[in-house]
Amino acid sequence: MSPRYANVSEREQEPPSLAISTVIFALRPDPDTGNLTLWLPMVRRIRQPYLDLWALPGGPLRPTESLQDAAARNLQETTALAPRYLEQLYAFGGPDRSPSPRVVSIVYWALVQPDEAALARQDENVAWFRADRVGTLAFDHNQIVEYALWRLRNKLEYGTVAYAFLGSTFTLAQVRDVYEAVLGRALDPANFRRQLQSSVHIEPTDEYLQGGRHRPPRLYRYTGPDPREDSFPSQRRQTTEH
Amino acid sequence: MSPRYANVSEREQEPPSLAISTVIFALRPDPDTGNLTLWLPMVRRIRQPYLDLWALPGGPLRPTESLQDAAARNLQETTALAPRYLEQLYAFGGPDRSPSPRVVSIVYWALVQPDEAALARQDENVAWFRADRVGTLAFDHNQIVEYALWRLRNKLEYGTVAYAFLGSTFTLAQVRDVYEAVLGRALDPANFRRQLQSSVHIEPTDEYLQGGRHRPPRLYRYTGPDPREDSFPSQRRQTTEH
DNA sequence: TCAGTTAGAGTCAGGCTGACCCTTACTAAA
DNA sequence: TTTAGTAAGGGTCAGCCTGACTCTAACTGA
Repeated sequence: MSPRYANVSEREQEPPSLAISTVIFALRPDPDTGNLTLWLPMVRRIRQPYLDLWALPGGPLRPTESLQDAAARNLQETTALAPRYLEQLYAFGGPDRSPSPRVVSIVYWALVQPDEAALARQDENVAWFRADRVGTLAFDHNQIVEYALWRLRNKLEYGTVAYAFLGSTFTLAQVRDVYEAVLGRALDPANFRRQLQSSVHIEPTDEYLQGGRHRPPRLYRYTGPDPREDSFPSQRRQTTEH
Repeated sequence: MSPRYANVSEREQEPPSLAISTVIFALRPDPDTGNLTLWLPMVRRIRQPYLDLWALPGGPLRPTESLQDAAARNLQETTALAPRYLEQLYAFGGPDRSPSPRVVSIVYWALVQPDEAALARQDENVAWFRADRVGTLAFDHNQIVEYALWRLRNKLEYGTVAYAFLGSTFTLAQVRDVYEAVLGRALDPANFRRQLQSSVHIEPTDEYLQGGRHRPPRLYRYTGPDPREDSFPSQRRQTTEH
């Protein structure tokens, strides 16, 4: 983008440039099966290298914003969404991950609610892909998506992350849907219910979700710590469970 | 270090510079009590800002080395140690964490064995501190150390990290010592033994540690995956336990 | 009114946990 | 040589959590 030096040996003296990228996860019903599945938005490369391939949303860090702010801005600019959950994922900086000038990318991951995701911008250069079918991406972005998926699955087990996908009240079956979509396997409804109810982080309301086809399920409310507290800095981590 | 621009508004246009820092943990006996405790080396600042304060070992990223290589080089240069366990911790990049030019630091953490640590360099400008008594450090390094400690304690529970502190064979009591030093509390020897023995990652040898004052304990060998596999990229994570 | 489906409560056996006890095997002091 | 002390390492037991499974309640749509 700004090759200040003409030849290679000089260019190698140039400090690596810094970029922020964001892996944005949302749950949406699969258009074929109707099951909830994990999706993420990609932007099309409109310049070399990797022209026309899909890539993670990202861009440079502005002088006065924090890393987290830059990631939030990415999210906003590509999908018009405000982040509900945003956490640093990893810094990628191998010398050969980008062809021309060396780029170190600090990658964040975000979770958004399904109804938000439905509103998200989508045009010729922004498209949503099922997390397990992203195809070949630009740079090392396939690796990055893999790693983000792994982290998401791991974090689920800690307990509080799932609620970032949900609204202020929700049924236990909706929570189960989140877990099943992320983990990719079915869970026993009765046992799952028991586990959630024994958790401190959840509280029944007096309301029921009407309008379904069957017995109306009770609505619950999340009362635990802000899921974002899982991100740095947090010496407050609960270790009650395990 | 290299203020290419004279006034502030121009300087703000300059991209942030990138640095690699390393939090190096080692277990050493406390000189007072003799108990194993966590220690880490610091280097003295020999220039402004924070002249004469202690800081984490670190430095710039060289053009052809990976982030991980740069961290390994840090470790080598400050303590003359080769890394047995080295993993990325977090990227710190708030706009105000360093007074003059903005610096984004990608921080790694390392674990070294006690016998290695005993050999480590130590001079007027490199000193070891107990992890819970580092005093006031330069920049945001107190925060970073706190976070590294939290991560270490968390990782312990995953199972494989403890062996990075130990040699190729060890007694179960030595493993317990590692856990007690890191977690800062006593563990029941019998229950701890049972848990370790039921773990797949450990294998008894035919040897016993002679020369102690009491019944000679059996030596064990670690047979699990390389603890470094915990770091990126790793889709191979075992989720058998929990 | 009934068939179908989900919500939600409950049961039970097996595995893991912490607390605790006891024997074994060694050293050091008497 | 004996004895006291201590760590190694085997074991027991009650309580909790887990997965597999069953049963009833409550609703909708035909």
